[in-house]
Amino acid sequence: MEILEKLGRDLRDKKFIVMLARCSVSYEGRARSFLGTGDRLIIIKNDSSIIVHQPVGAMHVNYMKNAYISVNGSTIIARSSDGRERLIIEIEDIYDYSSRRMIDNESITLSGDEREMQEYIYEHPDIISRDFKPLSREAITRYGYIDILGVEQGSYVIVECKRIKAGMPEVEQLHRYVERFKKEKGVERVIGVMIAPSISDPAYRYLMDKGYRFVRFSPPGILRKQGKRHKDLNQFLNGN
Amino acid sequence: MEILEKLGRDLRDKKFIVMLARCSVSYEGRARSFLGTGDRLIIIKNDSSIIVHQPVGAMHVNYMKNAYISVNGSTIIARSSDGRERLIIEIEDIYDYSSRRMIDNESITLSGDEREMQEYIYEHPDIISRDFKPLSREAITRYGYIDILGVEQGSYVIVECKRIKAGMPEVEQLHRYVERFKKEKGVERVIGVMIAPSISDPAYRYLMDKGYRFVRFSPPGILRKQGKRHKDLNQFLNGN
DNA sequence: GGGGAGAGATGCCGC
DNA sequence: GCGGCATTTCTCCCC
Repeated sequence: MEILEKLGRDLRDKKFIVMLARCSVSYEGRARSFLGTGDRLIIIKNDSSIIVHQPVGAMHVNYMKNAYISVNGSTIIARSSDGRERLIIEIEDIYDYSSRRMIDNESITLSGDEREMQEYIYEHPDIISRDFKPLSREAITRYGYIDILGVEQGSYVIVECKRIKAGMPEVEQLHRYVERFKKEKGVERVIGVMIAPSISDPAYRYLMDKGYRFVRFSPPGILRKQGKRHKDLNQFLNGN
Repeated sequence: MEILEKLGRDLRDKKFIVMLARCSVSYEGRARSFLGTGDRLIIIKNDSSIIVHQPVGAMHVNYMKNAYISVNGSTIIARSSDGRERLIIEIEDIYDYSSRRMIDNESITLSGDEREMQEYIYEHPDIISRDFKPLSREAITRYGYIDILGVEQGSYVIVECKRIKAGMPEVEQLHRYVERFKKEKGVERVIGVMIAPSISDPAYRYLMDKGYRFVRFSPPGILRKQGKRHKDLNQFLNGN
């Protein structure tokens, strides 16, 4: 396949390369994987990242960032920069091949993320409670990465924000911050608040067990699945 | 651009489509994003997944799984199946276009994952300790998803496996299982063991604070970065 | 379908 | 470089 010679030149020229090919793929490094023969899309980017896509699914099936890529016969070999990983693509047929110089100076701007939610709550503290007064945001202190720290009726309040449904790990995160804060600050009473659009039933129970508070809040302007209204605590105590 | 008419036909035919194009991309749904004009790779798969790649980086910049995709003039519009998300690509120029019927009946096989590590430890319990006797693996009981449950000198042992370096959340996971197990089983003494190739310093301190044990172990046959030998506990107590 | 947890997670930011 | 943490996380698996 003389097109593989062109591939060699394009690799040296750091071009953006796209191939539709029948191939098999094997990987060894942080784990091992093998993918038998089939039709795939192979992408080699300007920065020598290599990505393999199957005909379905949003995610790649194999990839390597910033690889050293070489061609040997009909085999493409990619090695990671630290030498501990290896991706091998055996090309059986090339259906389509194109290479280009691609120019893109833009980078994506994202909004509606957790940081934005934090800012919103910081600006609208009454979402937490009528008496809540925020003190600091993203407090990267030795107590941990507290999303929002504030006070309420003379007690410290630690707020943990989640833009999506909260689960067990999120409750534990809050608990860790509260415990550390208590210990290092030497205070007895610290109020823990989890604020999220929804929370899983087990996580809610866990949160209540720890004596923390849940505030339901969906960041405005985000189209998100509406969580079901949460059962009252009594239903947990009586039911099950 | 008459090629956009071909795109319409290919979409109806559920072909695999690859385009190199200058375009801008906006997304709205679980969050919002905007990406100004630049050269991009646009992939539309057999299952109507749509993916946008910039010229560098292993990850896509925008995507949508299983979308409803339509073309209006030079605009590609993808809507999520639940109607809550929208991806809009404004095409300014098409450099390259190809479409194909792609056939791939293979699926990837992966080894060297955590399950394999669990199996290995279960078969070689002396890795944990000379007296450790495993009882069950992946115990999805009401005590939680315990990786390995066993006994040692008449005490229950809960083992949490990590194939990569353990951090704070992993220690908390172990702690949660131990606490639940104690409470629901009504036993006082339960031994907690974290087994991983390495552990972060803060996580190690946290683990020691809780009174648990760390076992350094790298699954065999995996090329993984060698973690530095961990400092002795005394260094933590004396230092800082 | 919900929930928990792993992933070759990746990527970002702060120290 | 390490560490913690969010991610339009995605994916699998079990209940």
